[in-house]
Amino acid sequence: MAQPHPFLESLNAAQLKAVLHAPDVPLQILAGPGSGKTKVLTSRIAYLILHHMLPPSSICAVTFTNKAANEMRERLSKLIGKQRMSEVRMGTFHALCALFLRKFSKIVGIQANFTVCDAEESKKIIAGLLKPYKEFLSSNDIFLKDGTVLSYISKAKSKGLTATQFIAQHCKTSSERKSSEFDPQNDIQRLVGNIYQEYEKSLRRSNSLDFDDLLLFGVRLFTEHRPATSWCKHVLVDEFQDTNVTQYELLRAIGGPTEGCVTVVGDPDQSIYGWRSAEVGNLARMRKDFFGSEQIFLEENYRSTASILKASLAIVSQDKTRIPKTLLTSHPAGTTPVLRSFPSEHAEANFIAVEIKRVVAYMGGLLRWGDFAILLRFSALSRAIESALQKEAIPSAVLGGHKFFERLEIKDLLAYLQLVDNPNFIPALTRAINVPSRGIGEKSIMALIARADRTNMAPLDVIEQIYDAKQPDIKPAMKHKTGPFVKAVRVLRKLATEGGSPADLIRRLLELVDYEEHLKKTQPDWEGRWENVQELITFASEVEHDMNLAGMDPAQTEISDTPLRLFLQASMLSSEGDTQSDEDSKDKVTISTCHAAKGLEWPVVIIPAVEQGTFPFYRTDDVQEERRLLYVACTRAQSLLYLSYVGKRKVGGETKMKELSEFVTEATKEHTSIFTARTAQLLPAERAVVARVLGRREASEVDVARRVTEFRKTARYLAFGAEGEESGPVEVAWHPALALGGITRTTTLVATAGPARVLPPTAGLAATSAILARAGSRMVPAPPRVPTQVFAHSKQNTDASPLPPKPPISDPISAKVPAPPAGAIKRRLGMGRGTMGFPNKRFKPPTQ
DNA sequence: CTGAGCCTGCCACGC
DNA sequence: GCAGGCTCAG
Repeated sequence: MAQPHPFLESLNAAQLKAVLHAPDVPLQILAGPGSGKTKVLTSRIAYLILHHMLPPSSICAVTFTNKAANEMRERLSKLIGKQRMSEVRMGTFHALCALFLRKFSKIVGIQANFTVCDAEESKKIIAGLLKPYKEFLSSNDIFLKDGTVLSYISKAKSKGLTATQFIAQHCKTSSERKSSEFDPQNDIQRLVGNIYQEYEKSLRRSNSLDFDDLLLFGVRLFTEHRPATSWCKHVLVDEFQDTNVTQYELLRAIGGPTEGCVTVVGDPDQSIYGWRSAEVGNLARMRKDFFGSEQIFLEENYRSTASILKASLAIVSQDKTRIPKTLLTSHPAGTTPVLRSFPSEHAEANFIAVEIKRVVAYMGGLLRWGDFAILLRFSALSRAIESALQKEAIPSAVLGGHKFFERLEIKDLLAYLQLVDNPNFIPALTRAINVPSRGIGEKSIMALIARADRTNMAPLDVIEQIYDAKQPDIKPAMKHKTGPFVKAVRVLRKLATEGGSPADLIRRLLELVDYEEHLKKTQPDWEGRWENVQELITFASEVEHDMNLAGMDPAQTEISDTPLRLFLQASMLSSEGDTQSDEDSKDKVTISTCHAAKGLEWPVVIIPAVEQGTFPFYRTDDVQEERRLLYVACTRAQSLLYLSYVGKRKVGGETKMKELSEFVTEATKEHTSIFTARTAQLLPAERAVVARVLGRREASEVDVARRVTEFRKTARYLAFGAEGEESGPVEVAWHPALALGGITRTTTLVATAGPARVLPPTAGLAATSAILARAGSRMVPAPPRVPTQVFAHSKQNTDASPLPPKPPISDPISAKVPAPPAGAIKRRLGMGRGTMGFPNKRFKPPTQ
């Protein structure tokens, strides 16, 4: 058959079925990791437009993150062109709601210039509301943190509960209460309920919506107001397993009127957001609510090698409550995933850094820094790793760490602009009024807000009137103090109403308040912060650019959508990842949380801290979700996968003993050979598989040889093995015999040959060198470069007491087993031939 | 009201 | 191992 749509030709049977599936039969695509779900989604959208002739603007595609939306835009524009792509309504649930709430604000009783309140501001509002109760709480020995209260409220909102409903559902009525005695459980719930109520009032007072409100008001708008949804002829939702109740209601509200033209994509195995009220049950619920729903399974994985897939499945399938699902691949087995243990997080980090260097060298140009990702359970784990990478001069970028838009300097500037757009937004007022410091403290601000409440004015208007001497009973000092602030706001507002670009507004603001000077005065690290300010200007000009691209039709451009407002909204609804330009992150090792890695892939993935207490996280309430999280992390890897854990880790200033995660021990009990302690030798055959899986050209032997030689020269390496036997850095215990090679206890010791060999502490110098000689090895001092702190023992070098021998670390499973007896060690040391396969070639130390 | 300096408590995920 | 909160002096 002549194919009018060539893009269909690259799809497999299941993918094609999903793309061609009748538009008006509700569809669930259950797509395992790497099964090409984005390809299917974009192809289906393209098919709806090109074959079924739906106007692009009648299609609504919802993603979970801006990053996912951007990727979809990119791919879609290749299929249908930039113009049509830009007309498709695509974005996160939050952005979609915000767009229509601006347009139809009156319908739900808000003003079009509402400000999105972020979590930090919400927290501050809660803190203020909680203050009056503090004494009461502490007198009853209760510690209620603002963050806790906020998360209660957010959970209630995610389920669509109003404050009144929350109280009705969680609290006893007065008649149900047997006595007036303090009833902790009940009374705390009631307190939270009350604060919820006050919090809502406070948000409305500030003409503001928090993230949950965007969804809730969206549901109200879309269910109550037909014109808000009549444009929509087909809804597609990505990552459906991570939607919460309110988001499900949104799907019903927008998708309901389309009479079944609904497509969702999800994978229960990748549901990792239960903690923020995601409901996997939405998949089952949809099948009931959308009559005649059909399911299509995508089970062919195109991303990973067979051995990575096998290990990942072995982990996730230990969840006995899971619905069994398969995942197939046509890729070769490839290199067996590596599982390693280390004495400390420093040793672990050091291994990671050196191993990355080694892999890059041995791949001879096939892989670069940008092909590596280190995926962490939480971002605080990155500390040791970042410094180890830095020490090895490996460029890295943290993804989803401290959010760009949560930085102090960014929030300061945004506060001014928010205020210009929305004079009622109190969080911005309290922040901006004292930047730079103007001597207007908490007391004055409270009085000001009270005055605004009394006179039913916007707080900013009150301040302006104070400056204009239109408010009664004001001390002259106050008028004086508000001067520069009011002047700045007025200049900006004038500029904004004249249609000044957000970037210009920021530049002007910097001048008006002399912000650079303020940073220098108040921040010791002002230089970096000033760079962030510049980056904000860049972001602002990119938003303008995007808007121009969007080429909105006249009917949808409203007076309310000022450039400033669109910029502010983009700032509030975007995450750091969106601001990182491609070139910026291209050749850097990515450090990311496992959560933020969802939907992404890298040739090499390294997962440190696979330990009890971290995986699963010690205070989780869903162990299975933690397991799935590890599964998600593992399945990000295309060619090489590393897991590691340590014996002890410093967490929050406290050193804790650690052991391997139950997820791995359980999986390896059943599947004994899914992991190996030996890092790959990266021989030509392995390189070929890597190249094939990635669809890249293999590096030439010459390039490999050149880079390996270079690597040996520059790496701070202690080679214990025979030449050509390097199979990854392993940490080696310091031993008196090492003095032979001029090695002090502060030297980083990294052996390159196979599993670690432990020198018997009783062996004398002569015996040790004999052993090494027999193995064809020699000891060499690591080149004295940076005074190193990396080695775990380095801290003890001032300690006069002899070092305890370290346990062998080659066996990933039985790290707790005590060091083997001398005989066993001898056998390990007497490697030379046989099991270890070391040829008895003479080792040449790296020349310098 | 500000700013220095101490101290506590934090350790997740993101729109 | 650091950030933000708190206290206290100016």
